[in-house]
Amino acid sequence: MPAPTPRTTKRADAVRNVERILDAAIICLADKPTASMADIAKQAGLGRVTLYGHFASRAELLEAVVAQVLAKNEHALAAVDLTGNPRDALVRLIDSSWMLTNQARSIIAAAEDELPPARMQELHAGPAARVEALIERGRREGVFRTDMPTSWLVTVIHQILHGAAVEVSTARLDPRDASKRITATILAVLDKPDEMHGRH
Amino acid sequence: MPAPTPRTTKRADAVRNVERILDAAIICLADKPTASMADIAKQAGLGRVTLYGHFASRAELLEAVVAQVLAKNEHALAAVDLTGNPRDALVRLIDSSWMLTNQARSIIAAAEDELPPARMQELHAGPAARVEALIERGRREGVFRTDMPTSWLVTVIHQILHGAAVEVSTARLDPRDASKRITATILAVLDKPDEMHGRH
DNA sequence: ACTAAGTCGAACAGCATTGTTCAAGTTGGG
DNA sequence: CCCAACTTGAACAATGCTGTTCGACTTAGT
Repeated sequence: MPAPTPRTTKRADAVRNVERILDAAIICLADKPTASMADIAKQAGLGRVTLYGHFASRAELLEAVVAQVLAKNEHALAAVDLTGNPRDALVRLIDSSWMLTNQARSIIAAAEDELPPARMQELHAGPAARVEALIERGRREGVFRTDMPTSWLVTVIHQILHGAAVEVSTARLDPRDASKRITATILAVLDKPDEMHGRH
Repeated sequence: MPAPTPRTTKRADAVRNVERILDAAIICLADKPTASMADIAKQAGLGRVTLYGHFASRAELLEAVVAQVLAKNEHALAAVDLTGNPRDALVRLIDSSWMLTNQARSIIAAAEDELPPARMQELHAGPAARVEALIERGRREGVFRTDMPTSWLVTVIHQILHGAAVEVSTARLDPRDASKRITATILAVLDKPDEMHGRH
């Protein structure tokens, strides 16, 4: 007689638990990059063994977490209208995704110890390119300053976003004011300085 | 007969080794915040046991490292002339100590896991106060912008310094250009925007 | 209801780290 | 020169992590 109908599709609670694990991992790793499998399991409300049932190793889990966060990030960034005035476009970009991009930054930083450097590089490439292109368009249109490399300006934006996240997490900055504060600061850096009158 | 002259002063090579341990710890911790005692011992060219001969625990060593780095930092900052034009004073401050302050930041970040939060807070207080006072003077004199809290401006300065350090360590920024780049960026943030003509 | 899929806790081995002890060796200072 | 101070490697216990195995249990799907 033939084999008694082996299962092909994954069970519903299994895929549900995978999601819970990923969510828990995002929470834990954003807080402490070295969070253990036990920490994540507890946060997910599952047994530690269950994690290994879905991810062969910690590195594999990290990879999946990075992939999901990056995908969500990409999705949010792609939805932003980047046409029109570069300043306004940048404000829209930051306004709608700064929390997300910063979360992505935290997770990627957490994975930095466990994933190969080559993987890291290609992870940064995608999102950075989007900001970079916008900045360079702003430069060509005479809106943004051109006396510093674009890569430096991207770095500064990253750092300001990160700094704002820290300020928010330590309650020194009201989350509702964050976007305004961030955009004002970033624009102060990016805006082409008036060359009409020297400062001094 | 009386006790045969017990020693009171530390031996010369002992204090020399303490210095070597501290130097090695600074190098290791700046590179990897989780560097082990074995790592530091190897970097110092000493046996692991010797470290415990001078510092009872890892936390105690970290405390000593933080103290030394902070003292050196304080010394450098105190030597800077902070009078006169606040913009020029800030440029002098950054120009003469940005490497040092960044090193201090790295070490303090490394100690963040092992030292009590209260200790951390008072560690940040000292150096930050110096920058804060300078910024506030610049505001009173109408040179720096007043539409953001001073604490935020200090944060931004910190982040820009940190970003520059990363850029230098990854060879994307020439160390000789660093000071110019940093000061230009920081001043772009701090400078009071011209309220004569709105951007749009 | 029956069965495969999934979960769970306990227990295991392997590894790295902290911190300690000891016995032997090396070195500085009086 | 001599002794105490110092250094050292080896070995030790304790801890915490990863990754695996096992047996018992629960649940989803048909």
